[in-house]
Amino acid sequence: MKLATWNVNSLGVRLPQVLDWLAANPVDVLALQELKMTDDKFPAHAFLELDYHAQCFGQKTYNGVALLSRTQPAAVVRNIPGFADDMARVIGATFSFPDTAVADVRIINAYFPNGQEPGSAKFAYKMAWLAALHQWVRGELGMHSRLVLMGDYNITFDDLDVWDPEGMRGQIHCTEEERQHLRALIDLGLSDSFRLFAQAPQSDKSYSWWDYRNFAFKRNHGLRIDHILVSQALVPLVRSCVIDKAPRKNERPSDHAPVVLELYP
DNA sequence: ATGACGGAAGTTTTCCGA
Repeated sequence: MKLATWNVNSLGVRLPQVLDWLAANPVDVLALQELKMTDDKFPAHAFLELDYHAQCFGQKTYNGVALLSRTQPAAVVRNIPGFADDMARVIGATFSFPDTAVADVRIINAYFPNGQEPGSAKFAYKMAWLAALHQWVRGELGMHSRLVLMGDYNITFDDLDVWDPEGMRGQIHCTEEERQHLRALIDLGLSDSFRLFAQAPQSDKSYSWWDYRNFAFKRNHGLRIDHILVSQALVPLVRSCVIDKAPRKNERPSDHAPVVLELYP
């Protein structure tokens, strides 16, 4: 059983790549971020042709998230309940996987705010959003022992997730305040599935995002900011978590790569 | 100090992302 997350940086532009990737990687659930389109433009028919149901939460120009899945989900929620937000950043739902022993998994797909710069109004919004997410996920975990929180977090855990830790120290995605919020999510009883596996010492550092500029992908100048966190009940089921760099090598790629979680059935 | 690159809106330039 496989779940994946991918910030596509405009589904309008990236739809052919998403369809190609899904055909080659028929995951059970795919969480998309940065659709940059309203719901009336969402290409549900194209996904239906590949036998995927779609739940979307779109917005003009910015943000927008969706959940594609083999099975029809229940209890779909859009954005963080009780947190007033103009932006479409969160979609969650409950899934069962009839071909496996895994049932009633609560899956939350989130596009965390960027935050722009410490001290800015956008950074303050990011902090408030993170606090609201934490409170909500705490409650969700109380109701759903099997929970996955995945998406574009726009936060690195530590130096291992950063190509230039010294140069980026204290910068956006790398501040102590952001990382405290990320660790607070971990402290609710979630694990970073990618870090359940030791990275080979001789291998390059692993990232999920590379700037379009300065040949950053070719030079592996990136950040690991797309994460799949799983609740403790799911940890024993985690078989692998890998970042698929192949789509980043396409013509006109997204700046993010998909992250894929495999669970034992 | 700024821009690089890419997307969107919408019109020749701006905002935003990370």
